[in-house]
Amino acid sequence: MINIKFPDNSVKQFESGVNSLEIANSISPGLARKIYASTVNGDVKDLTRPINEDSAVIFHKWEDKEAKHTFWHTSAHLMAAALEELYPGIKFGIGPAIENGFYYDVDPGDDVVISESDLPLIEDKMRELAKRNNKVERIEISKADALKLFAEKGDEYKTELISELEDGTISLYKLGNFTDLCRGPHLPDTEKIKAFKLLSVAGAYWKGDEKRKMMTRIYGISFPKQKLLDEYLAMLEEAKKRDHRRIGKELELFAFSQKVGMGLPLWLPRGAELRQRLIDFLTDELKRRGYTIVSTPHVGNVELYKISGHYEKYGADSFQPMNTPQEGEQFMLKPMNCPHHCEIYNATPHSYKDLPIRMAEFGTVYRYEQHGELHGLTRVRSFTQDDAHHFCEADQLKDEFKRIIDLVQWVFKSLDFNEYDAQISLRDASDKERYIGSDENWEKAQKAIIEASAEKGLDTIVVEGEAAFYGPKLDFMVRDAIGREWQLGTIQVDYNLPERFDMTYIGADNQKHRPVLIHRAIFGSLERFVAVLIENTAGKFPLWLSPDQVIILPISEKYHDYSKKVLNFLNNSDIRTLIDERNEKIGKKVRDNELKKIPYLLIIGEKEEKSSTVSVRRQGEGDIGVMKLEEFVNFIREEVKNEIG
RNA sequence: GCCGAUGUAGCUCAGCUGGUCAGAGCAGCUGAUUUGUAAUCAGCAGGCCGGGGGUUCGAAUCCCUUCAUCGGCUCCA
Repeated sequence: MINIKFPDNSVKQFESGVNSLEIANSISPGLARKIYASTVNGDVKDLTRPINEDSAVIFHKWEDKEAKHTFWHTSAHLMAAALEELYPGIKFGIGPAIENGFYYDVDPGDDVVISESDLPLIEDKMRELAKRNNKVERIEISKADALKLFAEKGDEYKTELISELEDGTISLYKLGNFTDLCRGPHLPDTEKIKAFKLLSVAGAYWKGDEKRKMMTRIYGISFPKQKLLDEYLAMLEEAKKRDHRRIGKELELFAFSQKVGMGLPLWLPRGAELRQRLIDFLTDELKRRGYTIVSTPHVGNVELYKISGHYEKYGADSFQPMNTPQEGEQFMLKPMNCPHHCEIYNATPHSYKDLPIRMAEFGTVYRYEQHGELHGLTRVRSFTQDDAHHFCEADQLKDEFKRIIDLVQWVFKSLDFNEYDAQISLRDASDKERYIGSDENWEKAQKAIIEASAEKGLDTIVVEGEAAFYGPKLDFMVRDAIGREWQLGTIQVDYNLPERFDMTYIGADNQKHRPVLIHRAIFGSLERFVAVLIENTAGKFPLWLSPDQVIILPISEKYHDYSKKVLNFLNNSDIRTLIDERNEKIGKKVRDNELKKIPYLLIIGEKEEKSSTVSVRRQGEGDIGVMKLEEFVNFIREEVKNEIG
């Protein structure tokens, strides 16, 4: 007999060799029906894996990511089984579960193309196989046998994978006639996979290596109930409506032109206004926080980027150098502002008393991104960074980091922007050669970042080996409407450029010292930030530009026209002038008292409320109430009167 | 750059296997209507069917090529 301990710390006894499914069944058949995997002593296992020793067992229902993971992994195998029947001779790469669903990388042979129009057929075959209620069997074999098995099948991908595994760790899973190399865990059978949809086909390099063969990746998702699938698909549809590319077009915020060139955004009047507001909003705050504003040209001599090292590393991927009438002289569109800012630093001598120097610029940069990479406003070839560089002493690093984190938090909070992840990227300690800068400095900087984040109450993920070669960093990431992750703000320590540009300051000891450089952006780029801002707020608020604040129009298609009418109404009312007057009058006071200059957010009636009213909320204070447009105008009038007396 | 798909009026799209196939709705314009929950009625205007080349008596429809876009991969200072 063995003891099985449950999450509530109760213990029950079972025969050795019992499996999780049997244990669950002994508690209640209802429970057994609802679980998809179990964690046994910390490892996620198949429900049918025998347990032979005293163990702690946790059952995973659909809500748990372990359950979904297992479910989708088995779904991937089901799809592979269907593919093997439909495409004889097809070879398989890897087929994991992902955050939402699963995929399988396959090689159907050189002359065979699987395209999206083939997906329904594959789904039919999957349905057919699922109905047969195939059991999923786990088989453990030796490395030699496994190699032999897949070599006979002629599957070079699997044999390559196996040859990298250690002997004794090899398990196969058999589903019907389909046997796959797999660590598991899996569902006991395919009966529970009731609803699935294959979503898309894409190319993917074998092992993610550009130089290796491109396989066909098929994405899908599955659920234990049709209703869940329907809801998921409906959610995807809704998400598509929030896509900033769609909203940007509909609301005439920005456009692209083939004639101007791909990836070069054109800001339409309304979008440009939004963009300018963001610049003004941030600039005001930067001045308050001890930044100086600088400005640098859009081109630079190629030599500049050779000194900075950017030319060597990124020159081939940039807009290529342009020649001038002067023989032998070449310029480049600036791919980053840093070298320019370094030269601003070097333009004047510095004492330790001047540090830290915080130099900010809304600098437009140009990068020749790969054709296939361009994506709306989130990945473009010309964009404006809200860039800044802090030059400081090593001991000031932590304090500067805290200041920057504080600024990021302030900006995001002010814009009602709550969902982001913060990631700290450290160097790979086992491969120190890859990085520039002394051991001591790296340790100091990494410690400073981690401590600063903790002290600012920032939840961070720490990832080793992701640091840039020139220093560790802290990035702020967000997801777009379709779930893709984008980097916005970034704070990076740099030991490289101060060396390359031979930057110095005179210390208290009257000796020359090397300053530390911190690169930093809050929005990342205005383009990307606007994109993410649109997608984050769309659906919640209508998008529009209020006199003094970003306002979001409702995304539900039905209301677009209505929103435009509201917009016109307000534009034609005297609100704009009123608020301008207000800001004019209290402008100086505001600055001194640090009063926030963020008046009103308008939310135009959402789906259910079929009304021509608007609900009004004041930023940071919540709802003020629902009112008609005329009332809203009067309300603002009163507010402004009270405020400016 | 790589794999797959798409490209028809400002927008969303219909035009199947080549021969009234240049269409619809919304937006726009003109006029009427003034009716409280975006969408009253009538009329008008809008497109070299992404660009180039080819097959054919004939192509939006088939083929090639190029550009752009979409979904991924790779990349991402």
